[in-house]
Amino acid sequence: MMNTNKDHDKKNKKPPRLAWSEELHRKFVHVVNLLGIENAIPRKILALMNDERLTKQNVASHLQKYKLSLKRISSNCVPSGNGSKIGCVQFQNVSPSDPVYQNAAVQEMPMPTWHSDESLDSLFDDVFLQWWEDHNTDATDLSNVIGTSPNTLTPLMDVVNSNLGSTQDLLTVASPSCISHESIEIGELRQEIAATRTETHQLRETIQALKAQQDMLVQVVLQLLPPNVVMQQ
DNA sequence: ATGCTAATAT
DNA sequence: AATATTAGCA
Repeated sequence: MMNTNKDHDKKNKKPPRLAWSEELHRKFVHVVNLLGIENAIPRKILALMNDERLTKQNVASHLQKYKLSLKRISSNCVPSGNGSKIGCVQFQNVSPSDPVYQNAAVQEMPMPTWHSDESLDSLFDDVFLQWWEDHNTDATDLSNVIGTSPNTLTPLMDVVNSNLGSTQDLLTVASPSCISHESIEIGELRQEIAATRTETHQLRETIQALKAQQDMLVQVVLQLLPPNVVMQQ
C-alpha cells in the first residue's frame, strides 16, 4: 500500500526539495569565493558552509547552476582577440552576487594593481572569520577541513589561524568587563553588530564588483589607444 | 568504490 | 526556471 502511488504518506522518506534562499545562496557564494572558483568542489563547499540543511548533492547541483551563470556573464565581457573590436556589454548591471571579478579573462589582464589590494583582502578575511565564529564553536573544525585538502589551501589556513588569535584576544578581554552592569541590551548590540557585518559584506561585494568594472573599463581604453602609447611597461 | 561534472529528468 | 537525479569519466 505504500508503493507506486503518489504517496503523500508521511512515513515515506522524501525530504522536500531544497530551496536556495538568498541567505543560503550568499553563504554559498561566500564560501565559493573563499576557495576560489577553481577549487570550489562540492565536498569543500559543503564542509565550509557547515549547514545542516545541505547535502553534497544539493551543493553540487547548485554549483552547476552557479558556474553556468558565471559563464553567461563572462562570455559578455571577453574582448575579441587582438583586434580593436570590443565585446563588452552590461557594465552597469554587474550585481554584487555575480562575481565578474572571477572571470578568467579579467584576471589575466595586465593590470599592475590587480593583485595589490591588501586592504580589501583583509577586510574579506575579517568578515569571513566573524561569520565562522558565529557558526562554529571551535576553529579547529576549519583547520581540519582545510588540512585534509591539497596544499593550495594552506595560505587560507595561515590567514585564519593568525587572525583567529587576535579575535580571541578581543573576546577574552571584552567579555569579563561587561557582565556586571545593568542588563543593558547585549542583544541589541549583537543585532547591531550583525547588521554591520551584513553591511560590510555587501560593501565588500560592491567594491569588488566596482573594481572589476574599473579594470574592464581600463582594459577597454587600452585597446582603443594606439599601440605605441601603451607599450611602456 | 568514490567524487566530480555534464546531461538529463522532474 | 529551479532543483534533483543519473551517467559517465577519472
